[in-house]
Amino acid sequence: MVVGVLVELSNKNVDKIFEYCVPHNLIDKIKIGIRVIIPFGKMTLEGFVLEIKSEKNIDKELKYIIDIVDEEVVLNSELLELGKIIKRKTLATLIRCYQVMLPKALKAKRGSSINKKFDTIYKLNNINYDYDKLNEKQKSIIDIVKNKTEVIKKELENISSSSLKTLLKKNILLEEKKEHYRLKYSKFASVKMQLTDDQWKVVNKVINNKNKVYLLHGVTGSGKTEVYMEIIEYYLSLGKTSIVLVPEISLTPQMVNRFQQRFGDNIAAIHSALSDGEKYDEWRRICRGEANIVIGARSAIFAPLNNIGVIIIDEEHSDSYKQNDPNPRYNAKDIALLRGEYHNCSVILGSATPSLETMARANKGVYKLLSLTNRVNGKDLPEVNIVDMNEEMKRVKGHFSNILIENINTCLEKDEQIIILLNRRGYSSFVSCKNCGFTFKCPNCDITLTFHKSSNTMRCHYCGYGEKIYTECPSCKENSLNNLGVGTQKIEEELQNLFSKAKILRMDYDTTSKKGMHEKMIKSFKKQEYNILLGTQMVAKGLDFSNVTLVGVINADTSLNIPDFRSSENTFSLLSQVAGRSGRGDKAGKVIIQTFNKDHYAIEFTKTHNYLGFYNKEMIIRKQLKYPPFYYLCLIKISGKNNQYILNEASKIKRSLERNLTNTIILGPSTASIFKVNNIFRYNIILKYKNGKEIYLILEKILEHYKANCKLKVDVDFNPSQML
DNA sequence: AGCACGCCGACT
DNA sequence: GTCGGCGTGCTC
Repeated sequence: MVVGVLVELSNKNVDKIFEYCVPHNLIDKIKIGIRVIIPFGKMTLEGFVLEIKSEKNIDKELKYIIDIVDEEVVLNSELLELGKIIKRKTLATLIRCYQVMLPKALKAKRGSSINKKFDTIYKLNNINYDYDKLNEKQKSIIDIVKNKTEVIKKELENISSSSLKTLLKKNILLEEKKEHYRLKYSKFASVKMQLTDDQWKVVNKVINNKNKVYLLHGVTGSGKTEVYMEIIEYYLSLGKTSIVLVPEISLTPQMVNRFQQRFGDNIAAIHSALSDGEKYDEWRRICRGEANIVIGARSAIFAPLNNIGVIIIDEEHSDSYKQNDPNPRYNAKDIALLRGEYHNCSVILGSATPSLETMARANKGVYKLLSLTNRVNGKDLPEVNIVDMNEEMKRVKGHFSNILIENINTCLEKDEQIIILLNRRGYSSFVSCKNCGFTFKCPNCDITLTFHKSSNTMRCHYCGYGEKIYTECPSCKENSLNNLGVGTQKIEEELQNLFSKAKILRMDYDTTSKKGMHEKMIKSFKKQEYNILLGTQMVAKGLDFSNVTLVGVINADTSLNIPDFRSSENTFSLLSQVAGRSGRGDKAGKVIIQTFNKDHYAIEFTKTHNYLGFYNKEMIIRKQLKYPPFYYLCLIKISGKNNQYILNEASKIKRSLERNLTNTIILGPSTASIFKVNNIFRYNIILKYKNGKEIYLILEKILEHYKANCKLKVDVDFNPSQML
């Protein structure tokens, strides 16, 4: 027997199948999709069995497999096939495409130390014995085991370990090892909320019309989660499984609890707060069919479920579904569509502010559009007030406008809670006018220019355009240009000074990095142990506090000025989401947004909760500037230690692209936002295109050409979520 | 990833 | 003459 094995090394040179003989004692155990241990050169590695055949392909003597790693298949045929598609779409090595599907503990890798955990349990043996001849302690042990069929060692040892030994000796009790999972779910609970007519309509449309892709556009507070759960329950009743993807940031224990309260231990939750061992256990519960509903962040899209009935992607606009850094740079939404096709099941993309790409497809009829336009509490969306900080800065010193201060005071008096968002998305610095809010944009790309201290210039990270920095604002002629950036700590101080009696909870990367802190904070804010929740993006999404009646946004502009063509979309979406945290209970909510760009459409449309207005306006701009959803983008990242060499090679790559591509706009090479990291210089080339066929061909050639070159790295990111 | 091979400069 | 730099290529 000969098997084709993919080795664990992620290197283009070994991104192919190697053949091995199987020793006789392992022949029965070999299956496609298990891991094996193989000799490779002088190394001993793990690899995946991808092929089984009787004849070898090459003349050379083959080496023998050393051992198998898995008794059970870790990658089933669906996932093996899916990995090949991901490789084609991302140009990553095949091994990386498989590794990304598995929990860390299972990645083909030497010395993985995570194991199954066992309890020793005791069972009654089926032999005859005289109960009355036993002593009291022995009797009580038997009584316990009788009633429970199996009992954990510790429990019986607490009664009497010597009696336990005697019972074992007499063969009355049997000892057995039983695997136990690290996480515990309560066995069953079914907490159901009454759905509104609107919600029922959506549920019925989905379950009566299988195997479609839906966009569920529902305003904040419209009860999308309840709709998901109802649909999941329907498929559960048909014996089908479900995947729910949620952005990591909103995958709070509260969210998981909601699902658990409804579906008990039918769910498996996969998120970053789990240890590697816990993730491994959840993964195996899924494999064994012990969990039918998987709820998790991006990578949960690879859950090894069979017979999927529905795949739900909540907050579908979130860029967290795109994996940016380690290859493969995949998008969980694309994977959802592929798996949906394979399982012939429905895919639901849900959001209050759908991405332009998704809405455009819904408008074209590629996806079916479903809408929820009302909040479940029957209340209106909160009133949004825009504060012009250009005016306000003349009156106040700090970061808080008088209007916001007044409203916070009113709220505090009524004992209602407040969320303050400090918008700090990405923190690359840009130059803006303190007086009029003017910012510099690239004349070619409409992208905010990024400030480079070292050269005292402002540069565009798309095309490389640059200009010397000004001191005088070209718009208002004041000498008031400065570069922006405020921290949460500073705002917290200011807030505390303004409202000395208020209890403020600061939630940002620093205060939540410790395990469990995020959950703890949310819980204590919910219990109203604090008056004000102050934080970055993480306070904006998915949180449901019924006593919050005021949301304040300190600096709406920060995200507007990120050098990314999606900055308007991201800003509109962020502001709409955070506005949606206000007035979710029975009291009306209010939102106050401070900005230097009160006339910017991303801010104006937030005022009226007008998603479609924003969408239409933004689509016109995207069309003019040839951005998605009208064009696809591909980001080619070229990096290395020798700046001159890298720039030369980047230019060569560009010329080769120009020679080989038609109907493609090629930008760059331009310096990446973070141009130099650890003495590695980075350049970007951006492609805009409508048909990717020829792009894949030439990029494969380019990657092949540089695969053995250790002086320079070429990375490709199709449909990048961020252009930095 | 590791390791061998091979082709040039600076030493005992 | 030889030791060792690391660029290139191979691993079933």
